Amino acid sequence: MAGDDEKRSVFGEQAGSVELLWGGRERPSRGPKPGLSLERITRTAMAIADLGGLGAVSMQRVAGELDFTKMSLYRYVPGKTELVALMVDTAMGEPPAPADGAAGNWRTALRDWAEQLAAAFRRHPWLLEAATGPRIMGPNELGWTERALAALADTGLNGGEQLDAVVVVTGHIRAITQVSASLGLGSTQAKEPEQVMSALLNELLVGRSDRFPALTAALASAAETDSRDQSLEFGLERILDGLEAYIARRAAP
Amino acid sequence: MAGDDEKRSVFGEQAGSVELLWGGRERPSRGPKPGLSLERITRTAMAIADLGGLGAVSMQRVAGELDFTKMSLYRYVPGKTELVALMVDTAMGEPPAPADGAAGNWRTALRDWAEQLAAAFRRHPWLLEAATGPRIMGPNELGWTERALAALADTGLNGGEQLDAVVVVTGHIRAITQVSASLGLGSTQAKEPEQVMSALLNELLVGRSDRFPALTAALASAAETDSRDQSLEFGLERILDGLEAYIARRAAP
DNA sequence: AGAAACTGTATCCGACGGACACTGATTTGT
DNA sequence: ACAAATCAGTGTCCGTCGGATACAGTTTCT
Repeated sequence: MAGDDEKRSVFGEQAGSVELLWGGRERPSRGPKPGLSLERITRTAMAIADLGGLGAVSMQRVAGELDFTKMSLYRYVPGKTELVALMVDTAMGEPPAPADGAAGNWRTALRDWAEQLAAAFRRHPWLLEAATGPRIMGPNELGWTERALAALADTGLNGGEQLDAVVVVTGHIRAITQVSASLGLGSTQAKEPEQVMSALLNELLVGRSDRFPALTAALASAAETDSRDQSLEFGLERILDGLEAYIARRAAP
Repeated sequence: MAGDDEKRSVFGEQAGSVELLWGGRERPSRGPKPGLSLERITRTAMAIADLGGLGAVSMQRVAGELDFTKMSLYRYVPGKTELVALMVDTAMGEPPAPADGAAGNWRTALRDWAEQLAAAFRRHPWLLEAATGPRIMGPNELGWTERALAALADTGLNGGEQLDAVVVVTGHIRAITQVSASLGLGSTQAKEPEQVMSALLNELLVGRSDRFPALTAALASAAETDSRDQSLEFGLERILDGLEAYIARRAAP
């Protein structure tokens, strides 16, 4: 079939991911029935990643959890990268339904979307690591950006600006959740990540406050103020403010 | 010395990084003279990463490039993670001097800072991968955030807000450069990364435009408009707009 | 009754980060 | 002057990783 050749030429090495994520490979009629399934493998790998991070996911480990040999997995998945791609798209899940009250209001729709995205990242912290860089997106992931773009469709932004706006928002969500996330893998999980972070920073700054005066002052001021946890909200609102101003400036004559 | 114990207790496993990045380990008096230096090792590793990405950096490779054995590197560096930390701080380099015309103008100072940061990421694309997540920051990296905070010191933002603002900006720079960067490692480097990206996306969307109408429309609109490359600027200006509005709102009675 | 197609396994490979024991060079204290 | 202490670099070994390949057993089609 010509389509396969075309796919292979356009997608290059990532044709496997495309087929796995998008193409519904039909069960062959001959041969023994498979004892595993893509779904089971993916779920198992996700469970491992949820507990021990992406680094804990190895073919051996996944197969062992399923009481199979490592190599049996390669009957279902071309390689580990493709498995991770599957994990990512599954972990993202169906894009969230647009909130009821958000109809016609791009700002609350986008804010809602961003918070749902942050929630997904918090559910599966390894997503930050796994869904990084440009890769082949699965249906779910593409559905997420579809939702965000749909919220911006009637704002007067052109296509490129809409895409840029989504990039800004996701970039912020990623940056924020990254700080809070991977610290959870540290030894004791007892303290809040923010506290650990500032504790380490403060320790570094001891005796060096003259070299980093602004940092020292900012940390001291932040320590006085009430508990910081509004980083996500603060940045998000600033971005939305900036978008709103731009949109308004455009709409006006 | 009590300080060492304290360091070890606070920094945990990352004490090695701290000592390497911050503490100036004095040369021991006894024993043969070292044939290598931290600096030479780091530079070599960086050169390898610049050419082949972070994945190409292995102890074997670095040592081979220096005509030494793999294990000899462990006389200078506790482990690979610490070496990468050194690479990161060296690659970041001295924080850029504040631009001349930017004195007293936080907006242009911060914009300038952000573009310098993007330039650093473009110089060493592996920084995106290596300087990810919360880790021990070196003097240079800390100097960068010091500069950014210094630009925001007189804005009326409190310490937490200043930190949040820096996080938003860096998050955006990272998000933008990430898209443009790791595609360069792809096969032919001939096309622009943006073009490759949209080509793949368009291929995926063929026959599925009904499922992703907003995306299809946005991509079509973006293709009409002039070449996209303003993603960095667009998002950055939106963020700065949002910050400016917030600052103004605060300053007003 | 084959032959073809398929699943799962066993074995092997190269590369990785790192532990450990060792040789040889250099400095210090006696 | 000499021995003990200290340190640089090497060689060897281990466990783990992703993956290629060859093969045995199973199911279906002709």
